[in-house]
Amino acid sequence: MHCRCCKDRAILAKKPEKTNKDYMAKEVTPRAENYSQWYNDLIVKAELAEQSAVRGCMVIKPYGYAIWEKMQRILDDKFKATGVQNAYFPLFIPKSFFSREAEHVSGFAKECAVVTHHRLMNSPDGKGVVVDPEAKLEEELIVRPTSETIIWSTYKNWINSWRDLPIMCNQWCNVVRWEMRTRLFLRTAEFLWQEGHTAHATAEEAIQEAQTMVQVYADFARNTMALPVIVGHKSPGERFAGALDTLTIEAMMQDGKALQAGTSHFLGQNFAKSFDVQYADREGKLQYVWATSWGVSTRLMGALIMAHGDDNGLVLPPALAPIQVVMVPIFKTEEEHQAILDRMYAIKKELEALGHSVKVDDRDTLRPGFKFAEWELKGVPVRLAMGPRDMEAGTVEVHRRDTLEKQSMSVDGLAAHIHALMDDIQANIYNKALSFREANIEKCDDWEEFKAKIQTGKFLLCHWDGTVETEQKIKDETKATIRCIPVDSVVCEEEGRDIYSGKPSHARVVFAIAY
RNA sequence: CGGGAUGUAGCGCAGUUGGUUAGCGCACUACGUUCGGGACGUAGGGGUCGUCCGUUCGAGUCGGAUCAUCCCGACCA
Repeated sequence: MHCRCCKDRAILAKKPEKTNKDYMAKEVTPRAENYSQWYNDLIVKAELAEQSAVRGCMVIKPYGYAIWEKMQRILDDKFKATGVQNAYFPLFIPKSFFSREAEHVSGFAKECAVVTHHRLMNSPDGKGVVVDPEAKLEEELIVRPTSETIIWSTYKNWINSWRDLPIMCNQWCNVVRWEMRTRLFLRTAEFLWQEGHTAHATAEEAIQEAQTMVQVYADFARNTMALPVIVGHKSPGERFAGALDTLTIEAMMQDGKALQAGTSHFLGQNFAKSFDVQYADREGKLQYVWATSWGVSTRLMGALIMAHGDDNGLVLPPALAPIQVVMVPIFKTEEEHQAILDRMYAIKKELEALGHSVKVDDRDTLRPGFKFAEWELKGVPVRLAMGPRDMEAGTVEVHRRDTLEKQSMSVDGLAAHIHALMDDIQANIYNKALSFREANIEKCDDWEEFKAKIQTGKFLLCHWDGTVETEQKIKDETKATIRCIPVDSVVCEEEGRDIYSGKPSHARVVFAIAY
C-alpha cells in the first residue's frame, strides 16, 4: 500500500505547504483511514523500533529502549514495594515440562521455537555451515513462551514448610512465541516482558496477590502512562491457559479497538499439583501451594503510541519521556549561537535541579524548523526555543507537545513554570484519552445495533448470559470478544437479557474488537 | 497451511509492444548562500535489476522453477 501521488509511504503529517503563520494547534487525531500505516510509520520515524532481518522480530532502537527502560524502572520499584524480588530462570525448558499441565499445554505447546541440536559443522560441500546431525539432543528444548513450567519445577525445591511461603519472584526477560502474524510492539515473535510468579499457602492470599498486582498495573497505566484502563476479569474463554481467574487491564486505542495491556492470573493449585509442590502446614499436614502469575510486556509501548500519538508523531507523557524538555536555539552567527547556548545551559541546570531531563539541541547543521518537527515526532513534552529577539527581551518560546500551543514568556520564573507544566501535560494527556474512551463506550441492548456499532470502533457494554457458547458465537459473527467483566471504571450491575441469546444476565460486560 | 500481491541504489518508486551507457525523489558527500516551523543552488558518489534455468542476434522487460517479503484468514500478550 503506497500513495502513488506523492511517491511516499509516509502517512504522518508532511511538511506543510505554507509554513510559519499557518502553523497552529489543530485537530490532533491519527488518520483513521489508515491507522495501521500511521502506527508503523510513526514507530520507524520516531526511531523507536524497526523490523529486523529475522522474520517477526523487532529491533528496539535506543530512543524506544530508553522509554522501555523508564517503564521497567518505575514498575520494578512498584513490585519491590509489594515485597517481590527479582530473579532469573533459564531460557530453555525441557519439552517434558510442557506435558505436565494439560490445560497449559493446549494453550502454549503450539507456536514455540524448539532447539533440536547443539552443534554446527562446516558444510561438506565447503559452503557455509550446516547443523551437525550427530549433535541431536536427547530431549528437545523449548525456548520459553512463558516460564510457569520451569519456575514451578524450581519452586518445588524451594518449598518445604509454611515458613518458606510466600515466594514472590519476578523476572525481566525475553520470551518467544512463533506467531504467524506480527506487528511492531503489539505482537512480535520475540518480546521483552516481566513475569511475576508467586506461591502462597492459601487461596485467599493468592487471590489477594493477583488483585494487588493488577492494581499495580492499573496504577502504572493511569498515572505513569496516562492511559485510562478498565480493570476486570477475563471471561472463561479468554482466560490464560491453566488459570482459574485472569484479571486484566484493558485500554482503548484511538481507532476504538481494545488492547489488553497487562494480566494477572490466579492459577489455583494447577501448577502446584502438576509439579508436585507441597508444603507442611502448621499441623504438619502436606498441602499444595496456591499460585499467581502476572506480566506486562513491550506491548505497553504499542499502547503508549496508539493511545496518545497524533499526526505529528508520538506524544509522550512527561513521566515516561526520556527527554522532557528540549531546547532549540535560533541563530545566524556563531557568536549568537554561543550566547544563546550559554543561556540555555543555565536554564538546563535549573530544570535539572528540579528533576527534569533536558536536552539542548546544539547541532549547528540543522535548521530550527527541522528540529521542531523532529522533536515533535519524538514526542518530547516541552520545547523551548530561543533566538536573538528572545535574547534581547529576556524571553523564551514555550511549546507544549500535547496541545501544540506555544507562548512567549519571561526567563524569570521559567523553571518553576515548566515544573508545573509537566504535571499539567501529564494530566491533560490522561484526560484527553479518558474523554475519548467515554465518547466511544456505550450500553447496547440490541443485537443488530451491536453488529453495526462494534465495527466502528466502540466499546459496548452488554448483557451476557455467562456461557462460553454465546461468547464464541458472538466472536464468530462479529470478531468482537469480551474484553473483561469490569470491576471498576464502567461497572454496571443490573438485571437484563443477553444481547445474543436473550437469557437472563445480572451485569454488563465490555465487548470490543481487540488487537 | 489456504487466498492475493511484490522483489530494480540505504529508503520509496518509474522503466512503454524485448533494443544502445538502467532512471526519478528522498537520503548521502563537497562547496556556497541560508537559518523565528521540515531551506536552496551547483557539483558528485552509490546498481551483478531476489536467485537459477530457458526463449532470443539481444532480457530489468517474455516463460519456468526457486527463494524471500508483505497483505487477507487460522494462532495470539
